Amino acid sequence: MGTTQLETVPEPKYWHLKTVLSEALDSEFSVGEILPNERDLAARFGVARATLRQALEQLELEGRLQRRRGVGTTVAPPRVGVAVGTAQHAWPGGPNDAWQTLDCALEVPPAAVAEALVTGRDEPVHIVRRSRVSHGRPVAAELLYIPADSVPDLSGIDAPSGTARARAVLRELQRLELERQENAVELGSARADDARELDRLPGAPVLVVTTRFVARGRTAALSVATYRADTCRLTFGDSGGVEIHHGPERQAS
Amino acid sequence: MGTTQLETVPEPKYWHLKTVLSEALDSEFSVGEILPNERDLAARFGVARATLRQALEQLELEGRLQRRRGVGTTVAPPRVGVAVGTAQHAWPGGPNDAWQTLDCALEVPPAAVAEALVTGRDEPVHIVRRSRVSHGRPVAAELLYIPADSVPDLSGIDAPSGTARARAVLRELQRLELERQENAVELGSARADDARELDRLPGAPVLVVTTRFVARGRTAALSVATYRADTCRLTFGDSGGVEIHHGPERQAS
DNA sequence: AAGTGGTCTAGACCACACC
DNA sequence: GTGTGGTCTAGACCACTTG
Repeated sequence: MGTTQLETVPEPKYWHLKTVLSEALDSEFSVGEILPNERDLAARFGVARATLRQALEQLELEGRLQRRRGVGTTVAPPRVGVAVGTAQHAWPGGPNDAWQTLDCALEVPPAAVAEALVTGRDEPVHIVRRSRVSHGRPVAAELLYIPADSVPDLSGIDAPSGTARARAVLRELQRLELERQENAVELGSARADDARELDRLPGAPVLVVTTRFVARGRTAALSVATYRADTCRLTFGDSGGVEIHHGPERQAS
Repeated sequence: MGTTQLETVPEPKYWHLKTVLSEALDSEFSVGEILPNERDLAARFGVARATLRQALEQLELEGRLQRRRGVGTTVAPPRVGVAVGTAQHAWPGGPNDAWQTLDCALEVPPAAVAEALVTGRDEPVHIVRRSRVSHGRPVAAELLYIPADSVPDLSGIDAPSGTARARAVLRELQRLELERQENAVELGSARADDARELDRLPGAPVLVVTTRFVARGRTAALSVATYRADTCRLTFGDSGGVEIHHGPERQAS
């Protein structure tokens, strides 16, 4: 019989729930407004708390919600656009740099980094920590790996670590002529230290931007920057960025 | 009393589990090898299956594992680097384009897209579907939104839809002079249709690359491309990309 | 102390791939 | 049919923030 299959698609509950919540966010909630707690929401929709949480997790992943332990779940503001990559096309620490230099250490890098640099294993490199703030919120944490021979004239500096030394290392780096830089973005999860700096729990989804700075045909520095995936939209290329956001969210009073 | 807090950090079980599994993947498994099933693994580590799954989910998010319903969990190969953005700096559909044109329709775009284009609401635009394949695997699905007035001389074409019309639309687009393009990357979750095309379940994490093509001071086209976040590393900028991958994984025989 | 989200358990059933 | 990962439940306790 020509009865068209009545679409008996057993759509998962959490998926349907996510759709319903998403529409409710658009029409009934304002940015910053706090939602009912998970137990109440689960009861209201007639599902187990774990199922509700699966929906909330996805919405948080998409940047629609923000959850904080001990506080509650709030409607997130639209993602902020942050410029990465070829925008400046210059060494880190140069003028108009969006980053704040924290400190510096001389340590053996992870094996994967040592491989990308040409340094041998067990060979210590300068590791500069920096952080990036946008709209008053921390959005990224960076580790900059700089082989010792990229900054050969560092003898005059006595501070063994700290912000002063970090700045000195970056200053020395400027003296090299930057040939080009190579960028890559991939999805990762926040390590414990990054998570603390980004005000998130360990394992939170992050966008990892690795940048290789090439000078004199060699890798003179390697940057591994982790951006909060829930709050950031990375823009690159010619300029600006595309504004694509969701429905008519109002600002909470 | 001056006893230093003995760091009684109750690290979550799934987090510790993830670390253990990650090290095991480096040392004891080869790419493509299949892991024991979830029930066995959970029993082996003395945790509930849900807890084990939390660890597996994170490892999959990081591109270390690949899970397929009805089949099993396998060790994933390193992420493939795919070039996006300014690499070509040209209209879609041009020479050396990595994309495969699928079909075309004339429909009203989502509100968010209509806003980014300057078109009014309810005004239909050309929607070209394309897909991108790398190493024999689908890595991205794209929707290209093209306002009707970006391709004014489309009258000679009779095919109302299909691949032929899609190619015709792209061909017409080449006649405009491209001023610049703006790119952005953000995290998202796969819609049902994208998921099918990417061979993933709905909700799977994806990297959404939105590109705005500017010509004659206006947005002449808007591309929304969703890349599999588990298998892709997006490279952009000057050239190539950085190879950062994990420990000594061997190739399965 | 009370309330929130985060973790964890021990089950059950479902959808899918493969034999 | 058998075995896999995916979904769902109804609890419990923990870590954290706030009053």
